[in-house]
Amino acid sequence: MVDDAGSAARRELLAHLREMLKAVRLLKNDMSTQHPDVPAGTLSVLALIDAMGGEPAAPGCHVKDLAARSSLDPSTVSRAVAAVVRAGLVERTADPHDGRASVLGLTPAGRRSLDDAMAWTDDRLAGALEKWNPEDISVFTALLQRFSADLMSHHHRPLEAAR
Amino acid sequence: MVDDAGSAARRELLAHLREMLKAVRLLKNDMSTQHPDVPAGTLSVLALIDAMGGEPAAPGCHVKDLAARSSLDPSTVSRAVAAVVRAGLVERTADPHDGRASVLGLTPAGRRSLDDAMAWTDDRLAGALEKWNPEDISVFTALLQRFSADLMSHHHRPLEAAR
DNA sequence: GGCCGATAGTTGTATGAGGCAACCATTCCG
DNA sequence: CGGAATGGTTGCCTCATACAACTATCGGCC
Repeated sequence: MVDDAGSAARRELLAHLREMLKAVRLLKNDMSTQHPDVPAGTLSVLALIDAMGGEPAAPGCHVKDLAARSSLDPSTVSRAVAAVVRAGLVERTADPHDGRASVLGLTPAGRRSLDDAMAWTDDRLAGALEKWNPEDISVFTALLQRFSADLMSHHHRPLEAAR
Repeated sequence: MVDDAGSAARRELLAHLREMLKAVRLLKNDMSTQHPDVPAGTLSVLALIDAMGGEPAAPGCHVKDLAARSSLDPSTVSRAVAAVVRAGLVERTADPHDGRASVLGLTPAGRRSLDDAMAWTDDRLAGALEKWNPEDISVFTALLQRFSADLMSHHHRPLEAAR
């Protein structure tokens, strides 16, 4: 049956997915032990803030936006932001257009930390990929992107869609 | 510079990796809400026990083995195992050759739960991959495997290796 | 122009995963 | 036999995350 072959392929994919999660877990582990200054896990917050117009000119990233982009609960993001603010990596300024919100932006220290962490990660990644040719990397990246997108599009109650 | 191109590619890969982690987080989320019986996260333990000669004939999987294969602390695995044992999904029998250890194996209920969860996951995966042709899937799987392996081989103190 | 629903954010509380260290029980080796 | 190593468990801690309740503000409507 075609279906059986597909299922077997999916089982294998799943197994390697688990393996990848393990690898990522270990990577994060290393990072927190070797890079204790970046409050670990808040790194993604830094990166996100940076990615969303860290410059004051942009409409600014609010906690709400970060939560939306990362699919996390606002409370989670709020705590993470509080942590990086406490650590002096992010600056919170009142939004002139909305008294409820604050605009978030990296401080110089935050940028430095982010750059450090990125450099470290890039090193690790470069090490892991040293035997890959650029084409493989781009193919992998593209497939990864496609996979995440498809997985997410089929997320959240296919119930309503399927029946 | 070639190096710059490589770095850019890695940054992009990293971004999509984050995206994938998000997708997986959401997937797990769905699973725990829609599949509350399988104590969530212990699923990997079930799968591992199954993958390691769940049948009594095999040398049996000890907690130690599970910990090694999953790169988790024995204590973590111990708790997870305790949970599935409590839930009646796994049976613990004394190892005749080693009084300290116990041999773990799925109970019928455990097998059923595992099969259920696998079926559910497979469904999800099938949905996500419905527009993929088998070749893409296998390429993706292979690259994923290679990536995890390379990432892990460069894991944990490249210090000793690099200098 | 003032009130009510919506909205941004924070905080309280809970859960689950994971780690480290201390501890028991056993086993293995000199 | 006795001490070092080994398998496992448990205590305790940290993080990440969620949900719910709450506060403060905004915005539209009468």
